[in-house]
Amino acid sequence: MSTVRVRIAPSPTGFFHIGNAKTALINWLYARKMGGTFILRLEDTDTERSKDEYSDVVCGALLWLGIDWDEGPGFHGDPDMGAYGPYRQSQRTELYRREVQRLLDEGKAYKCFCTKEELDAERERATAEKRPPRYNKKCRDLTPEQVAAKGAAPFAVRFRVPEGFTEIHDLVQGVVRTENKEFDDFIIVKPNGDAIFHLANVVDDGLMKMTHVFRGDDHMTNATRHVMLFNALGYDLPRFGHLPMVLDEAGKKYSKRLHGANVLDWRDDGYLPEALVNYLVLLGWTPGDDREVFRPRELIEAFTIERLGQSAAKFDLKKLQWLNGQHIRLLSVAELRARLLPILEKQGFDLASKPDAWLTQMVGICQEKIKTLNEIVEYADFFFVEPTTYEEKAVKKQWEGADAPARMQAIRDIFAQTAEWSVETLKHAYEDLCAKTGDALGKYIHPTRLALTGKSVGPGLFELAELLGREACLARMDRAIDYIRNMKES
RNA sequence: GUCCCUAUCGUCUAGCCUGGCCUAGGACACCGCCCUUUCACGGCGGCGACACGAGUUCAAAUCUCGUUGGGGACGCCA
Repeated sequence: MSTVRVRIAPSPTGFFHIGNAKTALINWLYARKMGGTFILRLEDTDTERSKDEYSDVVCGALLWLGIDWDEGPGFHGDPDMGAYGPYRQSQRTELYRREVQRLLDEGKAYKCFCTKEELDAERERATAEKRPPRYNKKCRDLTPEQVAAKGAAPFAVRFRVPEGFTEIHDLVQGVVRTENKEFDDFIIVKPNGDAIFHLANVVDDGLMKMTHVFRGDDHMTNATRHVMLFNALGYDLPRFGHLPMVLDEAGKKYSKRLHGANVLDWRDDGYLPEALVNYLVLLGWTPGDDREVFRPRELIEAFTIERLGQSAAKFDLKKLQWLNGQHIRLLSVAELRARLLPILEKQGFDLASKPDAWLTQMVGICQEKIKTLNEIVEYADFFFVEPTTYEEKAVKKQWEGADAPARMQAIRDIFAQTAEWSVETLKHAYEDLCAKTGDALGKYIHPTRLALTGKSVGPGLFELAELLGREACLARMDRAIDYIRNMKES
């Protein structure tokens, strides 16, 4: 096992954002590629967000994507996994308190007695005057006597930003140098004693011995604050890598309210996790050759941080759909079957009465055609429900001609008379018929498809007919012939 | 307002570090043709981009500077 230690630190809000998934993926890929350790940490400092069912959603999303972790919090009473716990920030408050006291003792942080109202007013004034909103450092240099005089007044703790500049050698963005004076003395502990994100994040990453931190580049400026904190606390600095964000199709920040922002939306829409994973990784990483379709295992094999891109990418549904189709075709029939059957079941179709081999065969003849799992419903419903309506346009084309009844009757005769009910014999019978009449095969195939499925598109006709069985086909032909007769009369 | 990041076909990108091989390659989408019982798959072809302006150089998509566009940060949120 290498020394690489990386993590994903979601805040359990009952929602797992697509951008978070990309971040998780990159970290996970790197850990797996390097034989390192991938850690799950729950950033639930905000007690509002620490509900159990919320973290279940986050973990569920991760697990659905196939992202597993080596260290992390225990669930449902299980103990934590790993030696650097606890892995929930809500259980690490004592650690934060201890580390902040150190900063206070060393003069690297100080107590601030300004009230929220004062600060808000100051910030508003600054914005109105088009000045950068900065803390006025009112409490920065209070003497011990002045502090003592405050008595039991509530205070926040601020980090004393040092002089000079901070340089980050970002694995993705390159060297980023910032003057420390661009930052004000930011708060690290609220008056109620809770640690602020920056503090908790750094203490956790430091104490958990993270070697690399890959995260969204919306944290780029935070990174400077974090580096200053790392140094103040005396922790080893991890390498940072700030990944470009995922934008929506319009090029805006992918809003939480948009369908698809939640990773599990894609599961519900019939996408394969391995396809989503493949797509997300391609949004900001390329293998360097022309390959685009990767199984998770192949992704791990090919992944390198050197080939990470640095500009934001728009989400493209069409490409995801294409990739999903590719992954559906990559599946074995048995695997696809396992994913499709629950969907058909949920639809209320009667699968129990179908033989095992039949179900497998049905899945097999649909595999080349569908782009999402959910499409199977629309694509194969006729196997379970006899069509009672017919596609209007197809009716016009296939059944309105004067010779339609005769052709339908000829087809019915084949169905009734053919010795063996199989793809081959059916096909030969159609071919023989066409040889006799001089018609093209389509003249008979399309009207048949319409009668059997109600649609103009679907799996290969003979394959579908074989699965439907002679009896059902005959019944559907009769119903169609009736339908055509009524059509002519009215 | 201040600071940071970013910029190649409609979209994702290769090429940029180590200028010439780039009349800029691939994929999705779109269009056409082929295969074919439909759709899909597959094959072939087409459309289509170096944001702009200076500079460096014999030579710039590639290096430098500026402009513009896009994104982000500036919380007692994470």
